[in-house]
Amino acid sequence: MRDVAALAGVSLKTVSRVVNGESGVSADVRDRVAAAVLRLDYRPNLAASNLRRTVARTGLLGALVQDLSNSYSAGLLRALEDGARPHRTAVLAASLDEGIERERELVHDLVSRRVDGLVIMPASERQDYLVTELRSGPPVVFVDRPPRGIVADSVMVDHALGARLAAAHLLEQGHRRVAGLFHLARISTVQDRLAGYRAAHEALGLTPDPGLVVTDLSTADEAAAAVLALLDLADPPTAIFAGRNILAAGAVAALAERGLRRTVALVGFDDFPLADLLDPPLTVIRQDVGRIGRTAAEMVFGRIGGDTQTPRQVVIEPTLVTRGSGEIPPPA
Amino acid sequence: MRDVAALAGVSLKTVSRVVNGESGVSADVRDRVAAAVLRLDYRPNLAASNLRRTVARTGLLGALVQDLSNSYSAGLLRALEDGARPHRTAVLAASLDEGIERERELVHDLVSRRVDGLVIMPASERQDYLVTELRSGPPVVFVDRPPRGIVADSVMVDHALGARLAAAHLLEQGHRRVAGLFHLARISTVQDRLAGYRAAHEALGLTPDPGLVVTDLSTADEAAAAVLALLDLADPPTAIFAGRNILAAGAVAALAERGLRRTVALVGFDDFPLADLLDPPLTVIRQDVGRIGRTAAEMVFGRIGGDTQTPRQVVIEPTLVTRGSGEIPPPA
DNA sequence: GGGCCGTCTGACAACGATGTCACGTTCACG
DNA sequence: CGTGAACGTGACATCGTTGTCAGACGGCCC
Repeated sequence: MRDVAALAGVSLKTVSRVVNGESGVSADVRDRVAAAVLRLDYRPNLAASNLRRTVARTGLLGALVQDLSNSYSAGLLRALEDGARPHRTAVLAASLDEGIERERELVHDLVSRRVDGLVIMPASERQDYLVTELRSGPPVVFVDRPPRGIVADSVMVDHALGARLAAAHLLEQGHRRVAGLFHLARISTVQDRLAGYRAAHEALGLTPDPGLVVTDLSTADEAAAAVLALLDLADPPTAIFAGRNILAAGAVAALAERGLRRTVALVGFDDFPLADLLDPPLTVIRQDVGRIGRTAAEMVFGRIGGDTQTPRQVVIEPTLVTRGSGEIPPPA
Repeated sequence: MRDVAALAGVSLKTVSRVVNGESGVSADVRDRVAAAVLRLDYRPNLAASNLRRTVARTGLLGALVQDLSNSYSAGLLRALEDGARPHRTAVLAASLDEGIERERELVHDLVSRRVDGLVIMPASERQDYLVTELRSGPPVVFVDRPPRGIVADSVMVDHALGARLAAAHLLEQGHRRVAGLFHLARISTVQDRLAGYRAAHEALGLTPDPGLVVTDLSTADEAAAAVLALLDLADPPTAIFAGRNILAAGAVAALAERGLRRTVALVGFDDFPLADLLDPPLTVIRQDVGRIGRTAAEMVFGRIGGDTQTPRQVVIEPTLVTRGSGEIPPPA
């Protein structure tokens, strides 16, 4: 900047004025400065600029998601990016991999970097630690999972409703042995999905067989192994509810191995690319990830803009997308 | 920081020393400062710190990919994140959507933010503009597509080889009418894939029918429409090579619509989740995206660390993954 | 007891930019 | 022709931190 000022024969402040398009600079001077900027490839240092500015915005949005390579997280991130762009804000993204300590470290790091806002899909069960972290820190919006131990904005689908829709759909067709595959039981949304699965049974005066419920499944392989074990039962399930996208993938693989893809009904939670091209096409509970991301972005930028309403919990209704795999009837 | 210093009864510099774990601070003072830091929830301002430091690192890696929600980009991003973490570096990610102007803007923005390094999957055909941008800017590594008009490191698969493997695989089984679906013809890697597709034909003394080659397909829907049109030809293709992951998805959908999934052979470029669960499972050319990302991260951090070797072009060999869809024989 | 050294600490400038304010011109007006 | 407002510009302090250097202090040696 000093060099630009020297080359243009003006003061630092005037260079600043031109670079920031402030008024009150004569056309002549503006041109001279612009020429010098081009000639020297001058790029303002955003960090220094933000340091000095009164309304200090780093133009950074922190996004902590479960796993960047997972289609759900990736879709969410993309929606956040689109929501951030109009605000001239870039997205700092990181994966938590369900790591609680990692969540803490990453939040700390992002706060130190003075992000303007934070969108987080928490791995931890409680986020009390955020209270101090955020006392004078950036606004936070929770997605996919609700905040615990702290009051904050959140956007998520009704997990219990989604699971209930899925299980009810299978039960309505006459299935009475509906297996349930779930992710880590310690996660609140997993508990919600489990509750929804049970509620669907109870609404019909039924009780799910505990032997058909498997929790703490993290990978497709684990889900496949669980399904194979279930199929080996004396009284195997005639339908399966997979409480997470990759668990549905594992279930499909297991059913394929036994040649039962057209025999055992399957409904998954979370849509994913190509689900409609499977054979039979996969019936799923869809969460509108784009809408979730856009809503989260709106909320966080609202807070950044000074919105001080009491925190809102936005709940988005999931929908059942019937494609075939969930409409296989039980054996006569 | 001033408050911490006051509370601990020491100078600013001493707080700095304690926070940065510098030696030469008595245990007593260190404890007092640490207590004050905790009490006041003090967080060092990374931007200010980097501004002053001699070896200024922002701890930011810029990653410009085609589309964050695409499984290929997402997988790459994840690998970059993993490669960046040991260097205490966070990833600033953005989507280009094949937008040339957008690429320019985003690069400019990232340079202004003083990222330590840049990994870019370029949308533009030539990157001359980067020469000035990077004269005293961060090191850049290109992924997936080669740099043009600028000398820089790059990591990518051999696109021509991949396409050749795919087309040769189909031709070897006796197919003589192998359609080719391709993305934007202006993109160099698309040209490479086209060349590979042609080379496979020429190796057998054949010439691909221009009527079976469709370029400038961007979406699954466009690919599906193209395939339907091809199937309506008087002499339709007996096999299809889809030069990009979502084009394969479109092709599958079109074949499904005509009930030809087990009749027309199909090989895709780029693997994706669930490709093995399709019926028939999809035969693809796989690029090891994790390896590409890790290699790119290694290269960019090498440069950041002061490596000044002449730029390297790392080429990773794609592999043919046979699963079924590509092994359908031509009609007798 | 004087000199020297090592240890610990603080004062000050600097990183690259912007907010504040005051100064010098120009020009319309009475 | 004097006055004052409007305009254009620059000097200086400042943002939150770290590099440099100097000084205070205690202990050791001769």
